[in-house]
Formats: sequence, C-alpha cells, structure tokens
Amino acid sequence: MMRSDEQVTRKRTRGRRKIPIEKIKCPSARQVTFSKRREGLFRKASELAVLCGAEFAIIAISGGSKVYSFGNPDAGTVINHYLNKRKMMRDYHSIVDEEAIGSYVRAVEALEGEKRKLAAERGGGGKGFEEWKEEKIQEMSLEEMEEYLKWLECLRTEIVEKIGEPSA
Amino acid sequence: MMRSDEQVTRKRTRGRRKIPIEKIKCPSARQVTFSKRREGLFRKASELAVLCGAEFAIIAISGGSKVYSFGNPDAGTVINHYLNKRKMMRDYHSIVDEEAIGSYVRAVEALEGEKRKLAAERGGGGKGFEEWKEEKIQEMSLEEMEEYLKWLECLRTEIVEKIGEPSA
DNA sequence: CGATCTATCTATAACTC
DNA sequence: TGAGTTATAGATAGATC
Repeated sequence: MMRSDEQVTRKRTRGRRKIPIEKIKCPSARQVTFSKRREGLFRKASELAVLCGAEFAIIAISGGSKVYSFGNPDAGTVINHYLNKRKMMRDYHSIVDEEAIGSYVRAVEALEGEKRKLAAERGGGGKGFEEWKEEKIQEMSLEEMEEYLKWLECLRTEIVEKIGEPSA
Repeated sequence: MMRSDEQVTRKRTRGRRKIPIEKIKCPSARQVTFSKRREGLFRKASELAVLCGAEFAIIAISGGSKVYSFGNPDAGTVINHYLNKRKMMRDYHSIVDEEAIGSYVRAVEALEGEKRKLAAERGGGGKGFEEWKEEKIQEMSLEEMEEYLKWLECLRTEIVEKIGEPSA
C-alpha cells in the first residue's frame, strides 16, 4: 500500500517497463523472469483448461537444463495422445484427403503386413509386450511403478472404451 | 479507431469483463475463448523461450479432441528431453514405436502407387472394414492392440471430419 | 466462422525490504 | 533471496461488422 506522504510527492516505482523480446543478459534477472513468467504461463494454461474443458501439457526446460512440466489432467497422458496422433497421422494425410474408406483399409492391411515382418525380423520370435513388461517391473522403483500403473490403467480404459473387454 | 461523433456520447464496448474460471457454457463463446487464449498462451511461451534461452513444448487438446502444439525449438525435441527423464515411457516408446514408423512409411508409399486402381476396382468398399477389423483384433497382442486402437480412433476422427458420419 | 476494436482486467518489470 | 508493492505494458471479453 502506498504511504500517504509519498502519494503526491513521488512514485514508489516506475511500474512495469517495456522490455525487448531478446535474451536477458543478466543471469539473475533472467532467472527471476523465468520463474515469474513460467508461473504465469502455467496458471494461464490451467485457466484455459477449465474454461474450455481442454487438456494441456507444458514442458519447460530452463537454460540450466532443469525440466518443469505442467499437465491437465497430467503431462504424460496428454503427451501420449499427442505422440500417437502425430506418429499415426503423419503418413496418411494425403490419403484421407483424397479418398475414403477403401484406401485406408488397404493402407492398414499393407501396414500390418510390414509391421509383422519387421517384428519377426527383429524380435527373434516373440518377446512380446508382456515379457518386456515383466522385465521392466523388476527394475522399477516404487515411484516409477506407481506412475507406470497409472499409465497402464489409462491405456486399458481407452482400449475397453473402444472395443470392450477382451473376449479371450 | 473511435469515431468522433461517438467519442463523447457513448462507449463502443464495455471493455474486458471479469469472468469466473469455470467451464464456459455457451459452445461458441467457449470456442472463441479457446482460440484467443491459446494464441496468447503460445505467444507467451514463445517470448519466454527467447527471453530466458529456454525450451518449451505445449500440447493442447480441445474439447473436440483436436490437437494443437507449440514448440521451441520444436515440440518433438522438447518432449523427447522430457521423456528421457521418464524411464518407463522411454522404454515403451523404443520398443513400440521406433520400428513401426518405418513400416508405416513404406506401407503407405507402396499403397500410393496402387490406391487409385484399387479404389476404382472396389468402388464402394468391398469386404468391409468392420469385418476385417474383427479378424485383426483376434490375433493381436496387447501391445499391438493398444497401438491399433489409438491409431484407429485418430483415423476415425479425421475421416468423420472429412466425410461425415457413416450413413449405415 | 474470423478479423477488429476498446475499455477494462491481468501480468509483470522494477523496486523495496 | 524471496516475498510484497506499484505503475505500466499487455491480454482479452464483449461488441461490431
């Protein structure tokens, strides 16, 4: 609160000043700005998620290589959605644009053939997801395990939503 | 610019009003807010990246499941850095994704040469995607099923956007 | 839809303690 | 160093086209 004897005589600060958008040279000032603005950015993302029922993930890596993340509902889930969408969408945009059902069925069939071949070449027979999972669980910390379980549950929910409970 | 005959008589707008941070009910207003604020959010991240020499990635998924991303230097790079801190995610992606990408590319390329002919031959759609899908699901491993389902959903969403809901 | 416009709200640069 | 203050720069809700 401004004190009354200063109210007229002088301003306590010059207020917010305009700064150019270029790397802040002074390391301490840069650190302060990074903290403040990062907080503001995460808050804005959080607000927008609520206002619009959207999901957000933000990854920030400081100059000192510290990693900060924000996520609604959580960064891992949102990133997974993004990676899957991007990877899968990358190669068939043109097909989707030009043609419809017939061509993408063909694409999927061709793909499945390729995928199977590669899996055979590479896997040496059949070390599948289950086996890999067991190995990983052996080496995991408690924290990693919790995260992993959360993630697995998320995947399962998605699968069940799409095709129902596995019949076999 | 304000016109002079209105300068005194009335205000053109009431200016920015305060809104509560809760889901905006009106869908069109929600959409407008999502667009405007998303743009603002991306701009702020961009500024902060420059000001502080930091890296940022933002993934946004709208209520309608559209995916938007921002990245400096690019989203993929930053996300990779992030994932490198998440052991189980890294392992998962290396086993599931890496080899699959090449096969998708090749499969689709091979398809490109023939798709017009095939589409012309089959016209309406032939055997039926649903039937084919059921067969595939029977033989899939858990890993394949996870990938397949995510991919399928993306594909469906994209197609519905392009050609509308299936009539049958 | 999307672009503009402005009054007003919010974020924050510089400052103080 | 961090937490709080202030005044100004910047973001944006609502209106209009």
